[in-house]
This record gives sequence, C-alpha cells and structure tokens, in this order.
Amino acid sequence: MSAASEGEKVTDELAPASQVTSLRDVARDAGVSVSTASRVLSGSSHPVSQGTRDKVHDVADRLGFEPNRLARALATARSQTIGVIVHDVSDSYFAEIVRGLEDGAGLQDYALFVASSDRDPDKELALLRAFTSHRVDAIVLVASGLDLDDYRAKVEALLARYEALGGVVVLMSEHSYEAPRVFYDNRGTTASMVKYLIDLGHRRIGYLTGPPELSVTTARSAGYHDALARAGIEADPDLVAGGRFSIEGGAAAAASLMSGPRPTALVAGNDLMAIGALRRLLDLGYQVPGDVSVAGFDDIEFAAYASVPLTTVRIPLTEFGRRGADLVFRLLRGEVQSVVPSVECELVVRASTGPPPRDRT
Amino acid sequence: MSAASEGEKVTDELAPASQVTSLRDVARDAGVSVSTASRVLSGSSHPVSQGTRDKVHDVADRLGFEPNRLARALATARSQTIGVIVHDVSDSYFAEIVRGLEDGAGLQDYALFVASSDRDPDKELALLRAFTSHRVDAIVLVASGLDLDDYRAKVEALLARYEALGGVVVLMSEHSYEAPRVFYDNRGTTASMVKYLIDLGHRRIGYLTGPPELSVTTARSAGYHDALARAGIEADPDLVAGGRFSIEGGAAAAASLMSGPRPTALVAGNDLMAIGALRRLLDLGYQVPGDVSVAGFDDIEFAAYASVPLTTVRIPLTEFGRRGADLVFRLLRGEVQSVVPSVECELVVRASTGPPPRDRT
DNA sequence: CCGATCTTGGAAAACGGTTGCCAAAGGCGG
DNA sequence: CCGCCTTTGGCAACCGTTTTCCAAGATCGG
Repeated sequence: MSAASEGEKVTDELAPASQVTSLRDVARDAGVSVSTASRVLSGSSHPVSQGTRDKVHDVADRLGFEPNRLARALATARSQTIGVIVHDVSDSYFAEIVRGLEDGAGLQDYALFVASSDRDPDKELALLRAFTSHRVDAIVLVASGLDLDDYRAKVEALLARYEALGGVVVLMSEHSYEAPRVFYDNRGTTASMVKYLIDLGHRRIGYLTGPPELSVTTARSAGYHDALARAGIEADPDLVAGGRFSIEGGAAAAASLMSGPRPTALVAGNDLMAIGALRRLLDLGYQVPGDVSVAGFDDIEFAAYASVPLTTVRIPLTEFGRRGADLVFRLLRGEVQSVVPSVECELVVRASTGPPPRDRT
Repeated sequence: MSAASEGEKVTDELAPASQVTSLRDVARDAGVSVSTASRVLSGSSHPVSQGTRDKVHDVADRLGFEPNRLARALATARSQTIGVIVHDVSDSYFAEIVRGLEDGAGLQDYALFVASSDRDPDKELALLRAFTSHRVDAIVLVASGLDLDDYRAKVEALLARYEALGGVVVLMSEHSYEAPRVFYDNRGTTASMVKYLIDLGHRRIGYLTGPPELSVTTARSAGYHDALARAGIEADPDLVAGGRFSIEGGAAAAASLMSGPRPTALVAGNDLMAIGALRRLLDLGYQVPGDVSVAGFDDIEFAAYASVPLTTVRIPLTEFGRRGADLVFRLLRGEVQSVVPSVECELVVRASTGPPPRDRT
C-alpha cells in the first residue's frame, strides 16, 4: 500500500510547522491575497466586499492571528507605543501619574514603556536613546528637568533628533526644553499654601526644599518666597532646609530646622518630605499641629493616612496623567502644535495644620 | 551658464531629505556595504577588520545613528521588550515590584511595557493579546490570577499561543497557569503573623480578607486558618470580613468587625487594608494597640508612616521584582526550564500591635 | 611559485506587514 | 449589445535590519 511513500508530495499541506501564524497564512486559508487580508484586518479605507471581509475575519479568528506590530510599525512608521520617563515609578507621585497616562493610552490601543531615571543625567540620556531606538511615537517626560548645563544641551540634542524622526515630545514637569506640555502651577500654589499658614497666624514658617538642581524645586520655593514677600515677612535663609524629595529627606530637614530656628510651621516641597517630617517631629516629642504645623504638596493617596492627616495641595495626579496622554494623541493627529493645558490644584486642609502655639507669637 | 538647468542630474547627492538616518546611510558614508555596517554595529561575531570597524563607528556617531529596533526585532525575532501586567501601577505594592523589574531589565537594555488590569478579566485578556501583538520577549504576570473558570481557560489559551510563538511567561503571584514563577510564601507567612498575635495573648483575631476571586486571597486566608487551628482556636466566620484590597476596603471591613464580634486584633490581607483599618479605628475612638492591635502584609514604604507605625510582614518587593527580571533572562537564555526562586519574608513589629486589653481576656 | 586556507566584505533573501498602482469583473445607460 | 465607470482584489515595492552564502584577496607552507 503505502510502500512507495517517497514519491508522494503533498505540496499544499506541507509544513505549517507549528510556526506563528502570519498574515500569509490567513490569506491562504481565506483564499485571498495578502494585500486583501491586510486591508480587512488593519482597517484600511480601501474597499473590500462584505463577503471577503467576513471570510478573512473568520479565518483570522480561527487561527488566532495576532498581527505582528513590529512589522506593522516598520511599514507604517507608527509603533503604537509611548515612552514615559519618571524619576521613580515606586514614588506615588509618579505612579499615580503613570496610571493616568496608561489609562489614556490604553483607550487608543497604545502601550506604555515606563522607565525611571533616578535623577541621574546619564541614565536619562540613555533612556532617551533607547526610546528613540524603539521608535516610540511619543516621549513623555514627567521627570523634572535638571538644571545642569551640559546635560541640558545633550538632552536637547537628543530630543531634537528624536523629533526630527517624527516623534512627539510632551513635558509634564518644569523643563527647559521647548515642547508642548501640560502643567499645574507649582509656584502660585505653593504661595497659597504659605499664605494659608500666614493667615493662621504663623510668622516663622520653615520650608523643606528639594534637590537644588531640579527645576521643580526652584519653582516651588519661589512660591514660598512670593508669599512671604507679599505678607511683608522677611525671608530667613535659616528657615529653609534642603534634602531629597523623600521621606528620609523630609525627616532630616525637619530635624535640622527644629534644632535651629524653631519654626511654628513647616511647608514641605512634597508630601513625601512632609510625611517624613511629621513622623520625625512626633518622635521628637512635638505635637502636630499644637507645637508645629506641617503642610505638604501633591496629595498622594497616603497624605490622608499619614501619622497625622496631612494638609496639602491637591494635584489631581491621575487626571493630570490622562491629560498628558490626551495631549500626546492630539499632537500625533496633528491637531495642535503647542497648547499648554493645565490642571487645577486646590488646598486640602486636614489635621496637620493649625494656629501657632500661644507662647511664641 | 546655468541656463539648461533641466539636464543636470546630480544623482549622487540628490535627496538626503532630512530623513531619519538608516544603516544604509551609515554604510554609504563609510564606504562599506550595509551588511558590514550591520555587523559592526550590532556586535555580530562575523569578523570585520579594525580599520573598517572604526570607520563605521565614526560615521555612525557623526550621523547620530540610532538603530531601528523594530526592524532589528523583526529580523531577529527578539524585541528586547518585556510586558508586565499588574493590577494597578499606582498601588505601592505593584509599583515597588515594577521598580525592581525595571532595574533588572534595564541592565540588559530591555524596555518594560507596564499595564494595569484592574482585576478586570476582559482587560487582562486584551493586554495579553496586545503584548503578544507587540511581540514582547516575555510576559510577567504580577497581578494575581482570578479564580473564574472561563476566564482561566481563555488566559491559558492565550498564554499557550504566546509561548508557542517563542515567548517566555513568568508568574509573580498565585496563578493557576503552569509556568516558571518566583514567589514568596503567602500562606505560611500569614500564619506566622497570626501566631505572633496569638502568642501576645489574643484569642479573638479578626481577618480582613481581599476579594474572594483572587488566588492570593485564598492563599493568605488559608494561613490565617492554619494558625488558628494549630493553636486550637475555633475559627469564627463572623471574625472574617471581606473587602477590596484598598484603604477604603480595609476601613469598611474593620468597621463592620468592630460593630459585631469586637476582636482584640485585626490582621489585614495587605497593608493598604491595614492602613484603612487603622485610620477608621482611630476615628471611631479606639486606641491602637491599646484596644485593638492591627497588622498588615507587604510592608510597603508607607507602612512605617501610617497613623500608627504598622506591624506587618516584610516582603522585599523591589528585590522580588529584580528576581523576576533575572528569571526572565535566564529563561530567555534557555538556562532554566522552570525553577521557582523564592524570596524570604520576615515579621516587622512596629507600634500597631501589643497585648490584648486586660478587661477582656 | 602554486594551490590551500583564512580573512574580510558584499549580494540578496528573509522578517511580516502596508500600500500605490493596475487590471479584471460587474453594473449601467444609451 | 457595447463602451464606460465603479468595485474589488492582486502584484510588487518598501519599511530597516540581520544573516546565509559566496567570492575575492591575502597569507602561507611546501
């Protein structure tokens, strides 16, 4: 029977080889050309009859076909990806923003690359290069810019090259580079926080500031000085202590201020610092807000659950992220050139602030 | 002079067109073939003389050439990307793990796609499909599996298809799918937390459990029951209250338990729930740990800074993430088939737990 | 001084899609 | 019944790399 097996050649059914199913397979099975299959599956505007259309879809479903986006990207020059650079994803501020970006991107079937720069210039440059190499359709910088000259020049060169390639850049923080951005008012909002404390009666207000090289540090602490100036209070340099934008940074800065000029209120550059300050003050035996008031900035989710519920400035972080994504897509569609949508912030008064203690004006 | 301009044809210098510079440009400028340029720039093992090598590198640098990874991926079937699915990036538990994954991936020049599934089966399936489509080299599931039958079947089908494509799957949570995973002991560790409270003298210990359909919920609450059984304490179903794995979920569950069976200690399914419970208990006028002790699980960064510093189980989240990345690469290199590296957890005792109140055994 | 061996570099075929251009077929009015 | 227009679908080039296969030149022992 099956003796002369050698001769038989079933050319047609030969080698599906358990390989990944490609458009070619779908086309073959559906009895159409690859072009037609592509047009059906990729939502092209080229007309294809309903019958053919159904046939192709059926086969694609049956075969579990998943178009290779790498190939598609190569052909269309659109990768359907966005690169996001944050300082640290595990920092709630950034994590919440990323969440918003992700939601916005997901709606358009875009995927998000997320990377942390750790405020390291070299790492940031490397990330920029990597994203360029991956041909992301947009780069979103939510990490604040660094005020370092040669770093700035390099970033600008890289971003320019990236944009020349057709990429879109969106800024979500203070940055020297010129690009469309979505923002909120760091300076003005910090000023209103400080004014709020002044109105409560505080005169010796300390400020816990972030790393000096971050652009956002500059903006926020400018707000602190604005408010003091407007109230006619002379700024005392000793009332400002710096540290990293972290819990430990805040704790250390608070401790140093308390062992020195003894302010009646502390405004922190962000919630993390405020939370650290709070804990340290309590550990040192101070009452909050009885002896000293503490205020933060950002309103991360935990602000309300800190040692003492924190008075802070509410930035709608997730919404902010979503706005970022929206801006990206509007730019990709060529709808806008450089709008600057902003997001409103508001003071959230919780338990950590109150009037200054009686015994010391 | 330049009258008969039509005729002149400068074929050579015609249209650089300010386009993106490709390998072809580099090759042309360096006076070598595209293949040679590729070999130099992509670290191929094919021998190329040092002279040629230098020439190519020089030109590449001068032109600011960034290889198109999409094209490279298409040719090599390696995209140098990893897809990560978490429940929610803005949840510290996941954010810290993602950070570890990112660090590990970055070391190998891999980029990370991060997406949140929100515990929504459909969304999770869509993400799986999207990652497949983007041809990520690995998919890491850090979101816990859902115990829903037809969802499970679909996930398994999708993952199988993905693996058939050459992809690697790594699990970082309780999941029914069979794949290499890195884990920690949810059940045993919860049991030791509960035992710790029993040893402190507690007998009526409440448990704040997560959503029943999550595999991790099952594992952790099993640990709670193990410890009770071992101590010969009869489990009281009324001492278990469920809720979402969130601050609000914990607050609500705690409130319901206190208005009912009045436990002397509360063990939460995770830190978020514990933080919510803590706040609510304080608001209701209870002393923690005077009236009731509270314990969490995970040791997210904020655990130490909650309303009362939280006793909890420390999972080295960032390290855990890094292990996940390591496993991915070992699998990609074909070094291992299915190891199950684990990470050690330890009890961290802070201020939120103590002996039960005197007046009630 | 010659064939064999090593180096080095190029041509061309993938990888898996998209799309401009063209042709076949079907529908239509005259 | 015929020529023309409109659908519909196929061919083939292209996106930017990698890699296989091959050839030319250099090196070298005999």
